[in-house]
Amino acid sequence: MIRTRFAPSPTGYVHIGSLKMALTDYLLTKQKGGQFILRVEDTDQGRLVEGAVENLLRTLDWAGINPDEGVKFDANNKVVQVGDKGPYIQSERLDIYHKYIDELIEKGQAYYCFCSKERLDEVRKIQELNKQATGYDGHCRNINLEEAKKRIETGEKAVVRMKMPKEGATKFTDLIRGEVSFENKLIDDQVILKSDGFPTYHLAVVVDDHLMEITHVIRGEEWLSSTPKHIELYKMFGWQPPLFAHLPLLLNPDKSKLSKRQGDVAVEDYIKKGYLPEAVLNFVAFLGWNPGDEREIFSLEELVKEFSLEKVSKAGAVFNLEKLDWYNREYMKKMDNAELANRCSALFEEKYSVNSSQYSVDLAKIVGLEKERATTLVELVDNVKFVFEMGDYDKELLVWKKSTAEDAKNKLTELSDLLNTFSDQDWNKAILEKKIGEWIQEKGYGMGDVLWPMRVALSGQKNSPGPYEIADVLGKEECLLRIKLAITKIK
RNA sequence: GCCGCCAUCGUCUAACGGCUAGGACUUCGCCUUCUCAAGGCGGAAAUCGGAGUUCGAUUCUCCGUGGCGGUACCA
Repeated sequence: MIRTRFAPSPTGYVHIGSLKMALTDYLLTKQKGGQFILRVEDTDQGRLVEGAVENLLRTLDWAGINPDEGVKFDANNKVVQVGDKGPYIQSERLDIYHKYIDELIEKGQAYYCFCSKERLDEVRKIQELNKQATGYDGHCRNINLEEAKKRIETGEKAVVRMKMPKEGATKFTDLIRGEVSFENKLIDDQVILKSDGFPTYHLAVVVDDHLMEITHVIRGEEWLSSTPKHIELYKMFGWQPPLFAHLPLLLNPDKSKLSKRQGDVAVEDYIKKGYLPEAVLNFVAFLGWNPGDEREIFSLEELVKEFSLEKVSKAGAVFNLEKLDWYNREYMKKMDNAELANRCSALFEEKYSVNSSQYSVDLAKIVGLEKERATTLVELVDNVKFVFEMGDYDKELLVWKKSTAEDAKNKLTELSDLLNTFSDQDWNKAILEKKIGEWIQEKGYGMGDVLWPMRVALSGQKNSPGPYEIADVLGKEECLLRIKLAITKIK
């Protein structure tokens, strides 16, 4: 039974890289029938953001990767904690951390440090000057415990540091990178308890992962070099460390770690822009992984079935928006019109005040008009604007190639007469196409001479879906109205 | 600076020592066509460098080089 956890800090938004980690956790656990746990890591009190947890859960829900245990929504979308290994919010676990920190202090594996920020800066500066590895110099490492306790009783501020061994090396096997080794003497005596009484990430993550019986720690490569500290803590406590997998980082186009400065990194940004969760997940999963053959389109279920850490590449991957766009277009094209309309319903309501429940059948048709032309849902809804409100278009547009305005007017008038003879039952794309096509042939007109002005009359746009599709969506009455309008425009 | 990780088309990647180095995105050309898309066909585009090991290296080893990450009382 495997247990994984997604353990973000509630900073207000979900980084797209975090989503990739959460997805990987999810895929692995679902594949092996384990539990996926959500833990909130809020040990940095200075970075708390109101409503961040709700937002986090909403985003995961959008993606369809909901936790089995830990912090989650209940049936009414209220944030609750589920599971017998809680609490799952670190700020509610302070007494637990203190207990374990005290244990290390008593065993002599951690110590109080009274060094000021100024002294630490000074030490670092000198080390840099001498081209040495930077790190804590162990100034307080050998202060006798009795004395340290006395100093604290008198009100002196202190932090607690772990006592890294000075000899040997810490080795561990990363599921993606294989064996990794660090020399102990170069590893810092990491602060594990801050002066505000909160533990640092390093201590909290080890204690929690152990107590919550996490089997696989999946996180970004930025954690690779602090892993030996964690391994050492496991050793100090006498615990079995979990398996580690450090995933390659998502990169900016300039290959630096994906950052806010160079574009959108929040999943919420992509939701807002109208990307489908299917596309985002598929895209993100394929950054640094592929099934080994040439398939590219994978549903979440298929990913669960086929994903494997062994096939994850070691190098970072540039977050390439163009490929994301392609995925989104693919999923939009493939998607059933009714479903697609459903995904757009909020946008329709917002943009055109169209009530989705009332118009759902029509919305499906409308969405079908532009789904092969749009990259995102937002773009799709924008593109069908002409269905709801005709723009004020240039009459020049009604003229096809070298035909004249007079030509266009005559063709539209004749077409209008023809369309008048259509019964409402006959008013659909296939019959319109057949009958109008035959009529054009009989008359010996050029296709474009009729279809171009017809299309522009119906859409008001230079570029648009085909005239038959638009006519089908608009209905007979509206079409005749628009054509009449176009004719009056010409003269 | 120090430590670690990494290295195939512009980008995402395939090729578990052996083929004209394959696919996708992007881009370009052609076909289709009332426009724009979509679709179909085709083109351009890569093994960081140098030594080894080997009959043979994209693949294994070493050294360079480059990129990235870490180096906080942030995660």
